[in-house]
Amino acid sequence: MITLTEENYIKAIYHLGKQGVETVNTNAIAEALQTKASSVTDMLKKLAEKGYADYIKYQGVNLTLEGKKIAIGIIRKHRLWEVFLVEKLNFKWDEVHQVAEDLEHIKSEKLIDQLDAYLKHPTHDPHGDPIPDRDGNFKQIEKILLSQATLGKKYQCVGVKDTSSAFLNYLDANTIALGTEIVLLHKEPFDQSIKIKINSREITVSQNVAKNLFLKTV
Amino acid sequence: MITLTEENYIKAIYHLGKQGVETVNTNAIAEALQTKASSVTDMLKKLAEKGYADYIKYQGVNLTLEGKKIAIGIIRKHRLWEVFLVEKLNFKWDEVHQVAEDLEHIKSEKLIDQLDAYLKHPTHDPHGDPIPDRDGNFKQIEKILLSQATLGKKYQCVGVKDTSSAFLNYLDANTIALGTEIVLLHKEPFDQSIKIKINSREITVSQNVAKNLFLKTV
DNA sequence: ATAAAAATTTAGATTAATCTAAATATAAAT
DNA sequence: ATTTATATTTAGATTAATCTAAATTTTTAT
Ligand SMILES: [Mn+2]
Ligand SMILES: [Mn+2]
Ligand SMILES: [Mn+2]
Ligand SMILES: [Mn+2]
Repeated sequence: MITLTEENYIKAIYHLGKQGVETVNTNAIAEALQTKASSVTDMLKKLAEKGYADYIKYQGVNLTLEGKKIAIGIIRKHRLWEVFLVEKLNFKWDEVHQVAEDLEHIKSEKLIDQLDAYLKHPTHDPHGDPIPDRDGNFKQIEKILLSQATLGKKYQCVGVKDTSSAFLNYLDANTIALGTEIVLLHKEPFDQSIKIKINSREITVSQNVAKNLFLKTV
Repeated sequence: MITLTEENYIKAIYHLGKQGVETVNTNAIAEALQTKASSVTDMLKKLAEKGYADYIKYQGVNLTLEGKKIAIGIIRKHRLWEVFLVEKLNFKWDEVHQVAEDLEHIKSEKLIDQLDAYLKHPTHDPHGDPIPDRDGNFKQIEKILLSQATLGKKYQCVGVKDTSSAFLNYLDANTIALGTEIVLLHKEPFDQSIKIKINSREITVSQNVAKNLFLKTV
């Protein structure tokens, strides 16, 4: 039996070690979960004992294969619920995270498989993140940050890095949504701000925005 | 802040004291929640301290107005989720209880209100139990048990008392569903078994069945 | 190479929920 | 009115998750 708290730690470790390859350190987990480093240490011992993680004192932690499978299962549930909330229950894309954080822990194979089918097997969540299938497989779309895009090229918006309400509301206000086409017009060397054309309208966005918007070439 | 465990106790107390009028005793709660009487005593003290229940040592417990409001809120969520599972996710009526038991604890006003709207404000769950509205109001339909029905009269099946898979599967096998019309043909004095006509078919059901099927006159 | 700083772990407590076994109170039976 | 049985509570432990403060290890800077 795995507890809700263990699940949250496993998911955090997975996210911090991109795709579960890098070693994750204690403070990063504490920061991510808004808890104290000493609590993290305790939990890492437990996760190691239960076979979900490889942990070496003072050296950091890695998920085992089993740990990764669990993480991906939780992420699958989280993102499917997010799709449900937006598509069926009229949530905005900045309102779903909190609720999905709880719904992701509901344990029922049938529930999640039926939900997946009901939503027509979506491949991405409302923020453009990929949804693993039943077997844990998912393909990360080839995407780059707006800040790394090349001048003159045409792109399509496919995801966000920052999922805070502040950022998502900014995008809403500027009619930037997933699927929106963007042409990179100018990069200002002084402050790295970027002028783009969206929906036949020209706007300038800050470096901060450019570093949190994912694009794909089109 | 109210914990998941406290919510389960409050709901159990509510259900045991029909509509929250009768005094509920420790052992009944322990039985309902599959726990030990000593654990219940501890929790009753806490619920009383938090203002959710009135509790007198050795005398039993009652929910306060606030406690009842909480109980009804949880029941509303439980039953709405049950409707969702059956109507949208193809669950059978004997499969929903376990999952709803967890979903009922998800805390989000918007979630439950939107779910309610999405389901078109259902008034009854898949077992015929009434769903409280936002304000906690619900009208108990006038219903009697098949065992108390009168000979020759025509009824409609409107609910079940026992919600076990065994019983629900029995009803499925005999094509008895909510809405099904039933005519009472004969009551056998020997074993209280009852002969009924359903869907132009005559069958005999045991007293046990008759005591768990709710009907309304039609 | 040493000292200072930062990261991490340990020690010792706390809170929530649970349990077993013993004590006490209430209810039922003689 | 006692005794017996049943119900309930208390006492004392346990497990999960967390915290603060102190100790230790690792990293960085001089
Ligand atoms: Mn979570
Ligand atoms: Mn998301
Ligand atoms: Mn529950
Ligand atoms: Mn029900």
